[in-house]
Amino acid sequence: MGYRCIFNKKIPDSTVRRLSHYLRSLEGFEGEGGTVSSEELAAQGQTTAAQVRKDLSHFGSFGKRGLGYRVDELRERLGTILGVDRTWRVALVGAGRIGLALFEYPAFRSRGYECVAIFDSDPAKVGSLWGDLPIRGPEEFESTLSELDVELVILAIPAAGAQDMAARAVEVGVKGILNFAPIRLNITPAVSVEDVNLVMELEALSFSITQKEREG
Amino acid sequence: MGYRCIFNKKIPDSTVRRLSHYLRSLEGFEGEGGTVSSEELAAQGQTTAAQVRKDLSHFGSFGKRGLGYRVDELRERLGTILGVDRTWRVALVGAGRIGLALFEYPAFRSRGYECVAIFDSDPAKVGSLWGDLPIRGPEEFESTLSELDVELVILAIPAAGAQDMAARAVEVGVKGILNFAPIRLNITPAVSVEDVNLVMELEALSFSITQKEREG
DNA sequence: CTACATTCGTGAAGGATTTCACAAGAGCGA
DNA sequence: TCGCTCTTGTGAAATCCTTCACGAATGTAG
Repeated sequence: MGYRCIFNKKIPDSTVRRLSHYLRSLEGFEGEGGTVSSEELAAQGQTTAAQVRKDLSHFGSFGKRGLGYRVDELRERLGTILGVDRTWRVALVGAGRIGLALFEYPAFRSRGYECVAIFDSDPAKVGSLWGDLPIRGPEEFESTLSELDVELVILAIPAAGAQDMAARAVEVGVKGILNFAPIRLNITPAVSVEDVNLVMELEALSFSITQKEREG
Repeated sequence: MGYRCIFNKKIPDSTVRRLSHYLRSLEGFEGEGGTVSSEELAAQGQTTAAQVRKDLSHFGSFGKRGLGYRVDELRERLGTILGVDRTWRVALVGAGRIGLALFEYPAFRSRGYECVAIFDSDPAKVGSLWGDLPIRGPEEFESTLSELDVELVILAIPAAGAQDMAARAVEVGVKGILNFAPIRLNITPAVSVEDVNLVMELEALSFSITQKEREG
């Protein structure tokens, strides 16, 4: 019995973002036997102690009253919750600047996201190597994804081709898509999508500045 | 009399993201004299017509009942609201892969974000040119930002140096920071910050997939 | 000019998330 | 063992965001 695994209610998106942040914060703490309180955790990522406790409580109760949370236990639990206690087989679509930046991003591999295939539609790039991975042409897309058991696709291509590649990825049974193209992908909700939209971030920033100026 | 300019209530963050998306969608529509309804706009970015109208209504009412919104007028209004009806002088901090990807991102310049300075702490890079911009060392940071009237800083450096550079940027009077480093910057709320955290996006993705699998 | 078909703008209702407040568990020292 | 301090876990309240529903404008056809 012990605690109930409550893995089937809706978790707010904002909670998930914070969990990821808690996990990152924990890396800066002593591991062996150390503990951390919700207060300390909150101080790291501008939130409140109550919020931290509420976030964690969605997944059972793994703190000790009067003491706090055991750092290494919490780390492990968060890893399991977020699904980073395993490796994910990833295909990178688009061997441009953004693709390269991601490919070489150290945190990427160290978190268990393993790039196993790269695609680009430019014939001049196809065949060349990044590390020991060949860049493949779009015609190999479906067969490669199936053979290599790819679960995640990163779309780092312009808007024009993104919807098409997303649809093809879904067709082959990919489970999630990280989308850098500035469009909303229209695919079945059974497949998870996260959007990273740089223009949107910049516009949110300039809005926020402009807003402050207008308020006086 | 006329509409009230309501520029001093709190606008939900989610609304701002959607406005940015509406602006992008509008680029695909006929400009001259054409109109677009909240229904059509909603169809572009998976939201509802009521949501579109509510979002826009925060800033006054610039639609015509029975008709919809004039495409070019709406485009202009959204541009003004989001603060992209002007150019922003930007400094890029970090001349690594991510910095390069941003520097060469076409949408960047075309939206009025003009990169006027680049910094890197690696002496081997300092002095070389990207386009016609020299890469500068950190010791020139404050003086350059002041001289070139930089308003926005993009932090594309590892977590270790980010807090320090952010503080220095704030000190010189920068208005906003786009932060790619995976930490929460601790600076005065008078300066706007937007975070782009790739690990967080990936973890949100793997959480979402794992969650779906657990539900059965 | 009138009836009709649209579509906006907006209070009010409904849902979701965050904050509050406090009972209850855990360690510790006397 | 008892009392004290600390900190979690959690209903309830408060706040924030989305959806609903409908009155009021606007254009069109007859």
